[in-house]
Amino acid sequence: MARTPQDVTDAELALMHQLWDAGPLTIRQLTDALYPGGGPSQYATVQKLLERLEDKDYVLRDRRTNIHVFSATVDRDGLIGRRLQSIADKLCEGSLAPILSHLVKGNLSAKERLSLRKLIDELDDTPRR
Amino acid sequence: MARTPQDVTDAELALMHQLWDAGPLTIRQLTDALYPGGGPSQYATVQKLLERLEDKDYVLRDRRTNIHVFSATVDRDGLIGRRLQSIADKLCEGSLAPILSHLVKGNLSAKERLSLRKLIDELDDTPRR
DNA sequence: AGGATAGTAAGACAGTTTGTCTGATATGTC
DNA sequence: GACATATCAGACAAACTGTCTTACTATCCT
Repeated sequence: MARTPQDVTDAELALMHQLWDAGPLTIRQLTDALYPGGGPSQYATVQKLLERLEDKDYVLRDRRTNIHVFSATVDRDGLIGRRLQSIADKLCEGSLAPILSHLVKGNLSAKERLSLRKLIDELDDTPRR
Repeated sequence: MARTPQDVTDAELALMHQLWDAGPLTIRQLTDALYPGGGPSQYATVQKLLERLEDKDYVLRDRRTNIHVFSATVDRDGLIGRRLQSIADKLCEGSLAPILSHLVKGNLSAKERLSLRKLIDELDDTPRR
């Protein structure tokens, strides 16, 4: 059957957003932020979601401290990249070029075109990272 | 709980690819293409997938003919657009700009930069379509 | 006309995924 | 030692997704 699960689930994504915005956090901190006034059940939910994120290597758990601290191993831009590649794989035979051209052709104001051109100029100067 | 289902499923996407590449098709034609040598079960599977795609308005069913003919209502580029917007909504507060800059910054050869610049030039000439 | 053939229609079904929760067990503090 | 708070392990139901069965209808052929 081979279904393809989501890379990061909606509920998991909420945690990632928190970790991205507020740095390494504990389960307690995450629970308070995402389920204000939540009880032990919500705490456990956050814990389970973090466990799954850790399994998928989207999150790192620091076990040295007694109370574990979690941090994102993939940043926002990294996740954007993975999802873009996924679109490319499924719809563009793996190439990102059609996506880029879709975006450029799609909806780009004159101002955006200008800043985009400038961005390309910078890349010309900085040959390769 | 509110899980968000996929816009187009993997199995459904296979049908879309076929419809994009080979124009309007019947269930039989789709079955033969995707499940070569498939029996009535596979036929029914294709039928069910088409029914779901029709419900989601990704496919149009022509019922005038006795044997229904199916065609895509969203083209490849359209689906790319929807998925890009979905990424933007979940990761960039709805804006496509960060995605564009990700792609441009990411991995772009000198040649690609050149053709991209040319593409922008064309857009400057063709003010707004 | 009558039966084989092929189509549509409706829904059952199981395996996963995903969000949520419960209970058991440690660990540290006062 | 009691208590609050952690971790750990796993149960659970709802929904999603791919697949299949069955019933019914229309067409074609000799």
